[in-house]
Amino acid sequence: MTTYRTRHGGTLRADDVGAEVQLAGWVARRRDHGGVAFIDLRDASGIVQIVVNPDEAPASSEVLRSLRTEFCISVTGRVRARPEGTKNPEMVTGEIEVAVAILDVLSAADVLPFQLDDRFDADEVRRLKYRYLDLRRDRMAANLRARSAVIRAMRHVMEERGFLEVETPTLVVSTPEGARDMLVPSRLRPGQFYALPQSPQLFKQLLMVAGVERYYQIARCYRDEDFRSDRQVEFTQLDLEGSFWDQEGVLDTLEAIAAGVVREVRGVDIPRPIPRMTYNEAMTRYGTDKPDVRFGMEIQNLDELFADSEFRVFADNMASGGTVRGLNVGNQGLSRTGFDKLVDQAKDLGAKGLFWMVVEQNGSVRSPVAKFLRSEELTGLVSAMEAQPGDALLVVADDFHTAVGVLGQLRLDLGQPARHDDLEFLFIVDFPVFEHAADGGLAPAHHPFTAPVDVEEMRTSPDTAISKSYDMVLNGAELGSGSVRIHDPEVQAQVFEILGISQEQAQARFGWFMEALRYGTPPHAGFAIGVDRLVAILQNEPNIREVMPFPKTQTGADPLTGAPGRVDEGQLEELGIEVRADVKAEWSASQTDAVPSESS
RNA sequence: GGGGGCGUGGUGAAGUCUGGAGUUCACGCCGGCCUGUCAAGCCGGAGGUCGCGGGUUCAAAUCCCGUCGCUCCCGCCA
Repeated sequence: MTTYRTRHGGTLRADDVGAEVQLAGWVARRRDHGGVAFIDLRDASGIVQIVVNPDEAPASSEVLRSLRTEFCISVTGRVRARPEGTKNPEMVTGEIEVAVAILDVLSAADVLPFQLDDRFDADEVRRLKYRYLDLRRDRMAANLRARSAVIRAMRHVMEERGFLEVETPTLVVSTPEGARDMLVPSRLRPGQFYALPQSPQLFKQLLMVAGVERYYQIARCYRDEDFRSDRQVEFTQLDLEGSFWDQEGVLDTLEAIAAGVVREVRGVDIPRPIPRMTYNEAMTRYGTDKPDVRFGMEIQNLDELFADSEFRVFADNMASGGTVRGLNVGNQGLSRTGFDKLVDQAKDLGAKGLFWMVVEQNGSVRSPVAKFLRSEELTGLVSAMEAQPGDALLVVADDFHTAVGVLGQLRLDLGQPARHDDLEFLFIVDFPVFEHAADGGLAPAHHPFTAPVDVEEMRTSPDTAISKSYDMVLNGAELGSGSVRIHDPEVQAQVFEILGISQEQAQARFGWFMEALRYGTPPHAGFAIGVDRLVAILQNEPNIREVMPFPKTQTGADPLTGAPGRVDEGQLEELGIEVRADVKAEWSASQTDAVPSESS
């Protein structure tokens, strides 16, 4: 057996002075003074300074001249205290150094395609193409460790609470509802396809029927939709479900998970209990179902103030059932042009218009619409918005969802969290069964297995019916959602019907599942937490790619491996699949697409 | 499907608005000097088809059109 090392360099301290050690790692930096030379040796534990002195180790000194950045090396030497005046208080290993006796090159390295230096943020495609080098950087290595710590903390809470880890299939049947499925063709059944799971939803419910009672899984999930900074086609969730459980049980467990994770990664305790807010309250105060409550700037209801306004826009809006909402965005130092841009932005977001006012030093209000408003309306506005001189007030008159939606978006654009490392967890509860779709109609807000508070209410008052579902929000990001599930097959059938899924459709797609519900299904509830988003926020990263070891680009490509790639005709033949001629024509037109290699 | 931004030696940027010699800065690389540095220092050097294609012009990194790649956002994500 070859011994590569007896210690990890980053763990050496003053206590180790005098010890003979063998270390192995990478050359993070080399400082060659012609005679004595220094190497910053990096391994998974950190960095320690290696000293090579030609008087003490002439052969090693020769080897050192050949070293370049990121060579993989092994050194044997003695730990010693650094001479007075040369200690480095910036490094945890800064009091000591290792005097080299033997220096071996385990593996040479080519000149790097980019510098592993946090001073430079190299082009991301290049970083992804050489991800194995990118991951050597401190920031990336720290993100990998944080991700591991998050999952470790999650497992700890789940195991402590008696949850059973169960793996569910990743080759499942496709259901056309919801997001697009990632499809996998079947060779044994040509022309048929598996889908990669969007979530283990139905399998975990089957586990409840199976009597598992407490289930969890660190589950890879797939949704074939367009990418965002917080969305990749494959992502990881902590998926959990429990029987004889209700919303309170789930939220209590989620709180323990959040607390455990933050303690593990940040070393601090979050305030408990995690605050709760109803969906309606969140929409009214923040214009979104995932409010960032790290800063105030809440939306104000101005209906009473402008109830009998003579300003045509307000009066007409009121008459048509609309509402007037305002937002005090503080002193933004906006110019006329700046306000004009906000007005354009509001219109892009769907508002009919946006009115702005600035409170002058003497308390008067400057605004293009000031002349249409009575003086008591203006003073009432200033007091309702708790406006100080210099503050800018934005007002939208529209239907409720447009008004709060537009102001909620402007709030996010103009507001600033007080401290960037704050963590504000929040539960949003009492979601509606249906939400307002872009076309003005109603669309199901959740998957069809979510229990309504009252089925009849769902049928008779779809616009106000509430479901037993809940979200967890952190710093304005949706971390996950869950619900109490339907465990009664009769209720499930009715819900399908109300959602517009015909009995035939329901039977064809979910018959196997509905049948399972008929064998003594316990009441159950569950949740899924997005691991990537959680880690990204904890690490102050702007997107989830930074906390995924091998993520894909926005167009779903992996610059390192070349995935997705074409496959040869023989493979397609076996699958009973043919690529359409017009698609092949586009292949030859574009030369940047990956082509399968001749070998293999 | 739509809107915005970016693409300049190996890396990161400035230059582009207002066309005038591939100009500049930092890092890296190569060579030399240097025995206490720690983002070592000093001296010297090499290295670019300004993403790609077309157009305008006496002249294009710069203006126009197209295209490719990346990215942010909207749609989408039950």
